[in-house]
Amino acid sequence: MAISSTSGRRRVTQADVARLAGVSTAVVSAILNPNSATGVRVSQETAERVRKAVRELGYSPNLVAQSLARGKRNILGVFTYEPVFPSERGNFFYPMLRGIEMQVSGAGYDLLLFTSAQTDDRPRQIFAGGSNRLGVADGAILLGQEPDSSELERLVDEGFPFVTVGRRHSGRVELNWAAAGYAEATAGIVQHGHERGHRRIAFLGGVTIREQQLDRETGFRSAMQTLGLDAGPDCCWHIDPEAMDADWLENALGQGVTLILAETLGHAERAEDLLRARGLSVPDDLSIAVLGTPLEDSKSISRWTHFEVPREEMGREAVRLLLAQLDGRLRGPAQTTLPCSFIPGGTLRRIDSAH
Amino acid sequence: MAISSTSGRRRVTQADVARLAGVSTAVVSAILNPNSATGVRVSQETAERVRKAVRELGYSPNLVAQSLARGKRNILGVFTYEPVFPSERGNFFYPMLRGIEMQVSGAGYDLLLFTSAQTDDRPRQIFAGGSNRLGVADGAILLGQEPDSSELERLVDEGFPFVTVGRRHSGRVELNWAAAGYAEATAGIVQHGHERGHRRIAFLGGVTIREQQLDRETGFRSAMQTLGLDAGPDCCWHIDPEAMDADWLENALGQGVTLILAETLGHAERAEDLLRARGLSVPDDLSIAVLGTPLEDSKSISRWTHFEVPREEMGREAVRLLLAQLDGRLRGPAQTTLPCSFIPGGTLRRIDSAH
DNA sequence: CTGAAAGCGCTTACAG
DNA sequence: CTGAAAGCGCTTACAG
Repeated sequence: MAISSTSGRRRVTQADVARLAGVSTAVVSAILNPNSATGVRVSQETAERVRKAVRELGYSPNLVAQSLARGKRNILGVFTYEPVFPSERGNFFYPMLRGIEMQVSGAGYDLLLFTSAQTDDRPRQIFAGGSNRLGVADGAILLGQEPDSSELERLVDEGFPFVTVGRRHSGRVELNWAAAGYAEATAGIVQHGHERGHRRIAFLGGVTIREQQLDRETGFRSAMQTLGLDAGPDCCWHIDPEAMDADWLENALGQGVTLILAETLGHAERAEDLLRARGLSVPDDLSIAVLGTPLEDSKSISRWTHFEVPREEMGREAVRLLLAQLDGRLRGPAQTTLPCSFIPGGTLRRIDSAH
Repeated sequence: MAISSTSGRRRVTQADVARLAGVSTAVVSAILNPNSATGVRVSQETAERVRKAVRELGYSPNLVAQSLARGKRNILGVFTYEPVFPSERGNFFYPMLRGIEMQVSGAGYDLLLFTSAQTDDRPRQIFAGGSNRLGVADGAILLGQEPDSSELERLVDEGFPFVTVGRRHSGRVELNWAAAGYAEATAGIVQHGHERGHRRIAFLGGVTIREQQLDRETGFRSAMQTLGLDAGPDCCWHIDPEAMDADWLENALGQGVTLILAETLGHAERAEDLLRARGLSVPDDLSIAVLGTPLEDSKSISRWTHFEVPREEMGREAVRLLLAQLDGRLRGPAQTTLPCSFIPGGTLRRIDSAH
């Protein structure tokens, strides 16, 4: 026996309304869903009698039953591997969530946040306990970095419609995403530096390399090549900020590098600290640009030459793509790259291109 | 005919698994829900055969169908009358949402944000279009101010379980809430002022009076009475900051008021501006305390004597109350008042109590 | 230990 | 214009 969620009194059902109005449930259904393309046509009188019964009984349809019957839920899932609302301050997902809400509201969908997938402090799993919890939703938006792409592949195998915010790659299946144009934006900064006289430009990134990081480096290399600049094997460092030391700086300066493109603000700040320790400064002795915007600390980035990631717009676009897929308007892989906006800042200066 | 959400291939159902494994759906169900108190017991072999079929077909249960059959959805609704994620900066609901997520995660519930209720720019409605959209959830948390209490009353009439964050009152029905102890906190500040020599203490609030505002004033009046202070008809202003002018200040100072309890930071700052215009200052010429924390601007409040509203804890407690109701652990009205914490600040100074 | 069947509350062809 | 019935995909007493 099913337990009514309304502990106590049994909920009023369509059948109750039908009985009171002296009609069949089909008629009640047709009156309550006037735009459904059912053949049913009802007289004014009957309609009014039904509506009266609805009012008297305080009936409101069971949406779960509607979902099951219609095969449509009007729910969009939002899945994050970490908590959606992390700390008091650092508000990782906020811009994306804001974009998602803006775009989804008015489209007649509710947003389901998968908080139940949380097991202790470990990252959440989509397929925890064997069943795909996302299945309550018609489709889902995925935020944040996943541990590996196997869950995404399994989702695709199941035919479950979803879009990630940020580019994701799988060797086996096609994924849908709304991503930032890291490659283009990075290439743009290379170009910008070149116009200001820089010839020895280096890329400084972390050890962990995902799609995002790869895009930056790809953009860097292709721009260097286009400009006919030397992008030899030594022009790209893969090192985390903590590991950067005086030797690293020595090496960089020794190579004659004049402009560093730092993957994160952490890299840039660390480089500046090391320069200061040698009595040097940014941008007088070395220009530095940051390839993005930190998620948390939006204050300290402002003085740096960098580009802004359109996080809100990525959220909106992800919803657009997902809805288009659910509508059937879009069949194949849906992939959008959104432009980042360049922020001049003051850490990249013009130099004499004594080449 | 129902349209499969997976446009294209039909989704694998329990029946497919049963067929492949050569058992009935009841057996599949029992194996997949081992802790359900069904009489069904299955042999190791059969169980393995079923699990193999599940794997082969890539089956995952349809949660909507489970919900309908069980009468339980494992979804908690979160309803706000305004957008959940308002502006880039001002993050109204963030602390509460954070509390809600913290408490709900691990309890095995997902969080449903009712974004579909949005109609243009008007405030959202629970009963938009006749049906109670909240019904997809087992119960709901309501955030923010509602236009009127009629929707809440109708929800209660329907027997739908919900808890508001913030005290709500209806003359007709009992409501459940997790609220801040505005009355107690306000009384505490009166007491604090009294200990520092203040005798003429005034209350300065807005024109709109809801439960929250009422609680502050109640706390003020009762504390004044307890201390034997004069809380006559003139001790409470109901005026919005914009309407406060030089005449208002004249009147206040003329009454010999030494301490003002301002409902909002807006009131306090306006009062200070008016004082400055007369060459006076806070707290030298007048002490002012603020009865709460602004939702947005958490920076500028810090210098003021005020109390902090435990928004995160209110979110957590609302979830606790709701879950307790859903469990049946709690039957009657669930109402919790949470203490606010006093922040001394520097705008309330000790004076000679030349009474 | 297993199966057939009813039921959760709707929607929707299909007959009258 | 209206009604009886099947079906959405599960769960769960109830018989064997």
